[in-house]
Amino acid sequence: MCYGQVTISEIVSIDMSRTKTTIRDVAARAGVSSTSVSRVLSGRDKTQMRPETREKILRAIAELSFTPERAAQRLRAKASHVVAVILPDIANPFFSLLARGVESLAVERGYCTLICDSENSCGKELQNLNLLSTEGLDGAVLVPVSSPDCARLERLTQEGLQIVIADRRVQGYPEIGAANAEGSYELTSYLLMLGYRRVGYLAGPAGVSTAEDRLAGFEESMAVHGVTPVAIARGDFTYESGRRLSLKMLREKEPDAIIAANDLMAIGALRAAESRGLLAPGDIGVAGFDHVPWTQLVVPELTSVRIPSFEIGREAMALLAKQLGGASDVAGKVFATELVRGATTRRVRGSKAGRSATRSHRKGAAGRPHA
Amino acid sequence: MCYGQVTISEIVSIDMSRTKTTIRDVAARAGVSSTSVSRVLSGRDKTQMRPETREKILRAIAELSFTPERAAQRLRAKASHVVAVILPDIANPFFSLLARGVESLAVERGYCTLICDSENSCGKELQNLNLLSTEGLDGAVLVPVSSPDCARLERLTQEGLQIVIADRRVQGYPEIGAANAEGSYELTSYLLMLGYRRVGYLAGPAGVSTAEDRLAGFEESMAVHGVTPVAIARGDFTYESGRRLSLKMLREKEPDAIIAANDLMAIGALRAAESRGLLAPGDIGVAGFDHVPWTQLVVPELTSVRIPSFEIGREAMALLAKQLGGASDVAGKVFATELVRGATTRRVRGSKAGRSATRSHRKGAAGRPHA
DNA sequence: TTGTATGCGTTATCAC
DNA sequence: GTGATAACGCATACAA
Repeated sequence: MCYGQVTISEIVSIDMSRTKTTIRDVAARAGVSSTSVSRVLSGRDKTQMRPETREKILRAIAELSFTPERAAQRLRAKASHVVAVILPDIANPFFSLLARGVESLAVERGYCTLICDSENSCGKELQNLNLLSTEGLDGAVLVPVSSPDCARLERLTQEGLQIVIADRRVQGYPEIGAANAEGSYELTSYLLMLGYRRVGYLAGPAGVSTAEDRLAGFEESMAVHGVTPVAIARGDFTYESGRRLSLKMLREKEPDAIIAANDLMAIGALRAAESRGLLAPGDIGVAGFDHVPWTQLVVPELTSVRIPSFEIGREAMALLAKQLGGASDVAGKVFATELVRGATTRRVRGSKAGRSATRSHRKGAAGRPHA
Repeated sequence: MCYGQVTISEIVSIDMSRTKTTIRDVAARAGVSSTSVSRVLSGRDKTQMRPETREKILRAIAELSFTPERAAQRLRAKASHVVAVILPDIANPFFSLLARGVESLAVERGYCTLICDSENSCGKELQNLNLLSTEGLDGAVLVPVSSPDCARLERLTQEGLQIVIADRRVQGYPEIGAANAEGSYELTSYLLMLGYRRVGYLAGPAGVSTAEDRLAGFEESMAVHGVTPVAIARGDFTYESGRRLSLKMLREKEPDAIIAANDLMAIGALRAAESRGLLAPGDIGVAGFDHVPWTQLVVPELTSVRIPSFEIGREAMALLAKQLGGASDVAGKVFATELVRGATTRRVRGSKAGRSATRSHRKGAAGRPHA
């Protein structure tokens, strides 16, 4: 209203007095209405605009270095264009990479991503989930700590929030993850092929789909090859649990190989074996799962199954964007894993394939800067 | 306006029809005005309210499971209560821990934190910085990739954004970091005390304060002890640069110890030495900087200087909160470092102190779950 | 092609 | 103690 009588000098003084420059200031300066400014900003020119008008407006925007107020846009649009990626443990490179995958696509699709760290705690995860609602986000890529609170998830989706589960499977949601069972089957078969026979297994926590799938893959391969596991122990994906369980297993069952459900436990097994004077790959074979970059700084290089975490994150975001766009043909995707033949298992007889494969991986991954 | 005549059944139907439940719906249901509801929500009862009124309102809120609209609150308040923490590399546990420190205090102070990953790219860092402005955040804890764009920083603060620099020093900003020079001095002196004399140094990138400070501490200790470095090389904090530079150094200068400006380069040095048949700590001493958890999975355990990244993050957030609260007595803080005596340097003669110290650290840190 | 008017949901200011 | 009202800054239906 009163803007009609505002002179340029007055606008400047307003600007000086710490008041946010609004779309109307721009309009006044360009000598047009705020509607036209809004049209220029929103970009999509359904309605054509005279080039010179647009020029004037753009100039005014630049001169006032105007930035639209997100809060106001969101209030009108009833959408924030912000999505969260909720991770069990942000300090774990496996998940950081997954987050990067999410972000990489989010940027392309015009979304801003909010990375949330559950610090391996279901309570913190719930807090993060609640954030979705209280902060007015549009949706989330969720990598659950273990089995998530399905009732809560249900309520959130009823509020209109879109949620995609990644890496770990949850009943009733499309699967974006890796072929864990198959990868585990392949890994186990590889060790059996190398001649290991007294194989022990360090499983992950019950109820976590990745842990269960890997265990299933292991058991199936063993069964198919007619070999019986000397022991199966349940760990919790930590280095310490891997070490402790391995010590016990080595003492009681004398395995000639230990396969762990992730790299951290595998390294625990490696150290446990060393402490008993057993060296890989001669005295004992050791293998893990994940193949995150830092694994490769450990010697000897671990035989492991690579999970494409970046790709999983990216695909999860693709699905989320699709859902936010109103699509209902939500299809999950399962990525293939890749067996990385390291030095903690015997070499294939008369072949150097394993070694060189590991080498080629090493370069790209270990070059990550630090501190 | 029309709310005065809305009946309960109508409200229910409104709720059904996907319209967001507002503060007015709550007011109507409780038979009060929206002002009163707002008062209850904002908590701070400057003006006393009759307990029974408050009860009615709380009941209505619960019954409608009402959640205030953040966008509207922000639009009114002209503040988002969201801060960013911008990191050079989210996949680096050193920084993830720093982020956790920020978050831990942010929660206490009622802020929501947005973790941004610069992926070691100044361009991405700039994008993240711009996010502050476009997304309407209140401020940020910034850990710059290298020397940040000071002009841009200046402009942001003039927009009213509060920015605190952490870990790395930037001219004109309060310092929240560690005593890098002192830690480096102590580390170097320790190696000299152990008898190493032909010491080489792997420095970090020029222009990064942590790199410069550590180099300065090294040089001062050497000078004080009257020892001349056999070589000083500039790396870029990556494993690969550490390995490459070490190979060259080992070939040309035959050092009996290599000190690196971070752990990743130190591990590179360790592997380079091994590839030439030199084992630590007997043939060569190796030491690094940071002491992040995964370092301890590497054998032999690295002698290193621990930087309290969590505490740095937390303190940075404390400062940011203070600034956002309108305080001007902004004082930085420099944290002490801690020398961790690992197995890549000789033991102190006739003492087990070093060994046990490392042990005690190992437990807590290596227990981080995975995958 | 451009402008007018209205409301998104909340809270601060006043009046009662 | 409590309530009516006016912004906050933007985008849209509708009018011109």
